Amino acid sequence: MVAQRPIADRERAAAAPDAERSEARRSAVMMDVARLAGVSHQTVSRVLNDHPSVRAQTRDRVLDAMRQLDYRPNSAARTLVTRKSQTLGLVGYETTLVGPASMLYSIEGAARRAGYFVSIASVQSLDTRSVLDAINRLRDQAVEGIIAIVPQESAVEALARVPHDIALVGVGLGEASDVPMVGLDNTGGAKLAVNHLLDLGHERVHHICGPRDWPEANERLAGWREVAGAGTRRAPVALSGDWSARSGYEAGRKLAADRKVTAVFCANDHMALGALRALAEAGRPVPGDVSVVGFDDIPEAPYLIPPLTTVQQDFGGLGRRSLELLMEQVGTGGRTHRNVRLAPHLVVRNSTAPPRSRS
Amino acid sequence: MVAQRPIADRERAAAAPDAERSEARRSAVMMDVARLAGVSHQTVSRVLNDHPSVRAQTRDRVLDAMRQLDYRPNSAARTLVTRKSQTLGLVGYETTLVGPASMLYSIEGAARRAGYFVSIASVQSLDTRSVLDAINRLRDQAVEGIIAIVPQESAVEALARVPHDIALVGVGLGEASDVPMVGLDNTGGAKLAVNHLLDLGHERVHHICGPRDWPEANERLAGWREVAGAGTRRAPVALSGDWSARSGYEAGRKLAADRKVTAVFCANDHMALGALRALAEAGRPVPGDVSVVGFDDIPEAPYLIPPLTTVQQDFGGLGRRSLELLMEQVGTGGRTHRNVRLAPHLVVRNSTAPPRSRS
DNA sequence: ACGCCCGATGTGAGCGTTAACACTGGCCGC
DNA sequence: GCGGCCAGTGTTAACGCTCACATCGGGCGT
Repeated sequence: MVAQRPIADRERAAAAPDAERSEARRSAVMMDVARLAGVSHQTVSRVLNDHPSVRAQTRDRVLDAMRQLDYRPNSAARTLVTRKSQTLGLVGYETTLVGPASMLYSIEGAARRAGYFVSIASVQSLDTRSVLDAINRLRDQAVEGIIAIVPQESAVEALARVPHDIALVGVGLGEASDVPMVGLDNTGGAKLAVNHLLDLGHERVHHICGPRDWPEANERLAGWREVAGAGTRRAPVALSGDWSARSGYEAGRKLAADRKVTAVFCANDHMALGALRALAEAGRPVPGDVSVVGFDDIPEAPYLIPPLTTVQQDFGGLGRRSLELLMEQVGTGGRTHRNVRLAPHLVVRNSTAPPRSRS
Repeated sequence: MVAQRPIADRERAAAAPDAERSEARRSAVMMDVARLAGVSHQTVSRVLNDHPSVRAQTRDRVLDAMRQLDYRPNSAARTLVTRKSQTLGLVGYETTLVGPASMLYSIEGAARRAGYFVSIASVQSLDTRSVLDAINRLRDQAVEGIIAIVPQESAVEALARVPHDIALVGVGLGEASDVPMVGLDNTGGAKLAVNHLLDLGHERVHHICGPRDWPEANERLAGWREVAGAGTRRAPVALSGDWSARSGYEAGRKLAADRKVTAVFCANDHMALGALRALAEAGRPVPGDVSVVGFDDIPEAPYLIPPLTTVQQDFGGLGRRSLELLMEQVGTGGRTHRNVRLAPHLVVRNSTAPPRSRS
């Protein structure tokens, strides 16, 4: 095996019969194309960049030469001189939550359409240090802008510390910072959910909330509290979860044990899923006995038992909007101090119904 | 020594001793660091690349200057001259399936540890053309290698057409190609699931399979058929799904209508989730009346109703292994003709039990 | 017909880095 | 004591591209 290596190597480097080089064939560069087309390298460059003043005939000759040589512009050389890498950075949290994943794809798609590449830097935890490290990695690659999907308070701090001369957009991070942000109207979404339950006739709406250091969880909590505790009503104490089905299950068990509970708003679908199971185990039929509303509208939501009423987030739209916001900054060179909030949308399925006791 | 800095300075910008020039301040380059440290730019380069022959004292001076100027090496310039971009490409399918998402993160993490960046190119559909386009986009960025997570037959064809001088690894694409592959032992995993059901005493094990143009679906189908139809047994006809909960639900309804059905193996957890709901609706308790096994072990699996017995895939491991395989190629410059199969693992929960009729 | 301007093209100079080689001294061996 | 070597450093030339400017015909106004 070890003795084989040199041979294989020699094969690669073996003298090419047809021409000069003893090295492996270098891929064609602009000069090669120019030579073949009988023009100067600069004309090739012009063709490449759609410069207007190139005769159609010349352009065709050049294009043809490019095709013949399978020419690929060297992006490093171009970046070196133009100081534009045509690359955007994406900081993502290592999670299998559907939101981040689908935003990633929609961002990449939108970036591609805008002529940009996207490079990723993931972080395992959302502490300030890790996020800053990830951003630095991206900066080392000379990205022209960064979208950060790091929806935790500590990460927001990190973003605030990023030098202002670099384009940056945060997604789902609340508003407590001067970094441009894109996010869902979580408070409004929560109200949608709670009002739906209230409209059905429920007296008290319980809540299983997400981690308190996630701005989105807090916003949903606030929205719930505002409506569930309005007028003469008093909002019950919120149960805390961590977005996981497990935590929803545990909170659900507590809720199931209380016969007075008739309505639950969960801060995300995964927790709702767990709650649904806890309720089923406790012999409390949904929606007959207890109504449940989730948040996110994961693809499985329509197929849970029962199909889940939930607040839909348009992750694709979130991704696209964040890219737009970033491109504005890249275009103007300055930070856009603007926050974008997308409107949520309630999807009513079968996990909600009027309370049994009344009407 | 030249008379102070005037000459060099005048070249860079008009007088202005120290204040802001009309232009934005250019970020420091190697030459600036060299000047400040009183050495040549080459010495700075040596420090940067840990070249041994630099006096410790000199190195410290240089390092200090770098820090003072917040110097960041220009990666484009480095790439231009070394012909190494330190970047890997990832072709991913726009899906929210957990598998791809978690592999993405594990690949990025492993790449980072190996000193590489990762750039992504997503495809909306897995036809040959789209995949080839995505690969070309990556090639335009001069990536040093590509990992493709495009688990569909047509995509496999596309990979086979990629020039052999570019490092490439496919994930979850079966074996029908000469491209190095990493994947789970799907056939073995299916056998694990079916044997588990058989061992419990079930006579016939039904199957809801994934799309037939996905190699992984076929492998699972083959594994099921081999065991479920062994000996005197005859395997039932497989119902076809498309990985979605919806398709699982529909197949589940058909199965639920047949009282003789006692055991179902679903090609993934999402379809199992749908099947679970269909069974529940039809009043066929799981596992009392029907046993169900899934595949993947999604995070929600333990919280379904009932908790799902399933075949676990180690997505993180898959990602890491594919990176290793790619790095081997990048290291040696040749394709590694080697396929890696990871062993699956059965996780028994509460969706499986012996059939009611016997024992 | 003359100068002018403009469309079409070529020339030269960088962009910031690494590679290859040249140049210092000081220390070694004999 | 002198050639040689080696650690430590500087000098110069790429790398492949774009930008600014130079060049060169020819149509056009007067």
